[in-house]
Amino acid sequence: MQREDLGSLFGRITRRLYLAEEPLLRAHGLSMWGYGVLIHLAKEPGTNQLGLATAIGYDKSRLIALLDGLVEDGLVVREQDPADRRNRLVRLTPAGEARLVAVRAEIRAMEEELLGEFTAAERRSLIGILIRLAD
Amino acid sequence: MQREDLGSLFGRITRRLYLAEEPLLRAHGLSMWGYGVLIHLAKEPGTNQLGLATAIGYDKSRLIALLDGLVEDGLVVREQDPADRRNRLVRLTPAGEARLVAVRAEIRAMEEELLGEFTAAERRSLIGILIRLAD
DNA sequence: ATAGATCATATGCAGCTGCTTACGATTGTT
DNA sequence: AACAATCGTAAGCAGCTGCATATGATCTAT
Repeated sequence: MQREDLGSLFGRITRRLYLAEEPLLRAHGLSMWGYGVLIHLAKEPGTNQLGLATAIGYDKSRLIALLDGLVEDGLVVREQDPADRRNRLVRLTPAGEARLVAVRAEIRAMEEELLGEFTAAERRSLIGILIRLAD
Repeated sequence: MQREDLGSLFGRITRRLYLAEEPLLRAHGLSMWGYGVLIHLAKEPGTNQLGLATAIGYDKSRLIALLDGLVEDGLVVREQDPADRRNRLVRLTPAGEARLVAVRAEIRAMEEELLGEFTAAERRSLIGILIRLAD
């Protein structure tokens, strides 16, 4: 009874982060899911669509329309997989990379402000624990 | 670029906690929102419904049906506010308190298991930072 | 060569969400 | 006494979600 549940704490913080991030993304014409796609493609270029959907935790049916929008905006392209023509490999365009860099910089700045009151040691401790918990 | 976004880390951990909590709650006939109501009423007995809705971040229109279910299960009661008869003050019944204690114990056990790999100092640091971030 | 599995795609359904409007009962203000 | 504001309640709407099903193209296994 001495402290709040972890689920409640994490939920509140996640919601707070979402509310801070969403306007930044929207200003760059990105949804949260679209941003997740760009991030994943930066790490793993040329993922097929099913792998992309499971990697970001999105429904594979819904992913098609999401990718259609990103393609229309010129941020990603679908390529035939020469090794297996059933696959469509998704890649960032130069415009997609640029968009990701720009948006991520703003999000990092927002996060830094949020973490402003903590010492460097506290931040390192927090990040390390979060990464271990997220697996 | 060296680490993941905070939003992504917190989002993944929140989702993981939700997936672990939801079956425990369901086994006790509670939804996540219902659990939130019980928690808040334990801290602040006799909240009116509008205050309850804003406190747990739920829509005031939807709260009615949620409370109907909790009343039907005998976990909470609605009382007329003698000072202002427009208000309905919501309180836990003894059964509601017992349900909360039982469920919370299981959730705490699950959280302890999740934190099992961390030292006591790491846990203290984490909880302290989370509480400050959640405000 | 045939059968079964896999991928991208399209579509529909049910459930939850926030948001809005409306209404009766009650309170506070003028 | 009359009017405006607040609370609980009800209902509807649009958007998003996961889930399920179906289909055509392609690959793999037998």
